[in-house]
Amino acid sequence: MPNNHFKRGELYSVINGMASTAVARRLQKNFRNAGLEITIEQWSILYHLWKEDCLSQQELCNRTFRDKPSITRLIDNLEKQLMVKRMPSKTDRRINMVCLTDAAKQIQNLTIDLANQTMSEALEGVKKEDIEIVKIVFQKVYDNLTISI
Amino acid sequence: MPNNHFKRGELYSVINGMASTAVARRLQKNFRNAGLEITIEQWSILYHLWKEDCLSQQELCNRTFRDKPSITRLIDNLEKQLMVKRMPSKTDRRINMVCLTDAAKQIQNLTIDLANQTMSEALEGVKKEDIEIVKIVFQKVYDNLTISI
DNA sequence: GGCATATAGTTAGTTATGCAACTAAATCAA
DNA sequence: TTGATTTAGTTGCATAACTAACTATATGCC
Repeated sequence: MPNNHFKRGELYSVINGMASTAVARRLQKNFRNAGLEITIEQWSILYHLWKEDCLSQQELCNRTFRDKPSITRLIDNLEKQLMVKRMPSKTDRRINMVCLTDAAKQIQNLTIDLANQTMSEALEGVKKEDIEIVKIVFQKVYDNLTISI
Repeated sequence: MPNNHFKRGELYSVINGMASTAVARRLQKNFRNAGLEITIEQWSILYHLWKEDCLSQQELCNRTFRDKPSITRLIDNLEKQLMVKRMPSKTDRRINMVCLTDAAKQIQNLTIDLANQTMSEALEGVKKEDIEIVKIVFQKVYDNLTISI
């Protein structure tokens, strides 16, 4: 049985490429079974904030490949659930910095473990080299489509 | 420059695995630019009906990996746009057969050309063998996650 | 035949996405 | 300094997704 455990940095790009497919739904289900009232979309925002806290909404757009209205509303919902807080930037009053709350920090390890488990389950029997190829292909596709706007 | 033209049967599974990513958005944009008022989700239903006309909603669920309410509403919208028609099955009154209208048949070639073009653009510089690997990995992931319910 | 169960599809409620149009603040140029 | 343009974020509208609860028909067992 191959070892498909991912380092954290590697994990997100794989899930992201399969967004809204079986993997995402399974991860969502595993969150719910663990008593977590959080969607994978919300989780993907938290994931980037755990890597680097207090990002602007625009920066979250860039890192998650979403448009601005999507981020606005995801942050609205995360704020309602007290997972993040909007802090006005001191140097540029147009900018909201999105920062984690303690509640969000507390679920970090649990959710990342669940994500790792889900990925292992999903990728059972898939060779590590093949996963590398999938990631490279996705990156190439994104590059092809975003350069030529 | 590698030849990334796909046979029709191969094409869908690639797009499907990248659903709701850059490829899907680009294809959507190309539909709009060509004057087609159709979403990629609706197109994915038509795609299966072009392969085999008059499928039950349940069969469309299976083939598109969607749940039943999603299909109900996609068919609702496609029926409003006069692209498909629900025909009650003669042998089982629970079943709706979903059949193409002439309007849908008329856009088949145009939309499939646009999809082929979009895929070529997206996959420029990606090796054919690597695309095969992506497809195999996706299939394995789906199998891993759907067998163990 | 009659009741339990399974299957096909719909409806309601919540979240998410895309687009277009908007406000407010910052920047740049005359 | 003022006026045009750019940038950050929000709002409104339509489509789509998932879950849970529902209706209607079919099937299977006694």
